[in-house]
Amino acid sequence: MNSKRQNFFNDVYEVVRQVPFGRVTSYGAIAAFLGTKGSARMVGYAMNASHAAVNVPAHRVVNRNGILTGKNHFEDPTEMQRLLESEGVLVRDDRVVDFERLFWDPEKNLMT
DNA sequence: CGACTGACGGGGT
DNA sequence: GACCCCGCCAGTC
Repeated sequence: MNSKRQNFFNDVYEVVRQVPFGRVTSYGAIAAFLGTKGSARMVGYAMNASHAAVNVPAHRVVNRNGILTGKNHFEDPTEMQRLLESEGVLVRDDRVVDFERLFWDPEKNLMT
């Protein structure tokens, strides 16, 4: 049952795990990479369940504007920003500074 | 079963 | 550029 969904969730985690230290990506980029471009929301939904998975740096996934939209889903709203800044990613006003420069596109860097 | 809700994004106004 | 609407689809009520 729901094997596709399970695969999708797993694929999302796998991609997120490939995001390099100090870099960030977006929900839409991951969705596009997995071939479900229109379902960026599902990526976020998958992240919501990522608490079960290990080694999934959910804090490196932001929305297309580089905004930390998921920060409220961490134990503390400040956790996401704190984790990012701990790896050199500056956050200003809930947004990744120099987002376009730090953006890591799975389609360009992870061709599997 | 229908309506609502999102860690989203693109397109139109 | 702010704002609104629609598609996406799993989960909840």
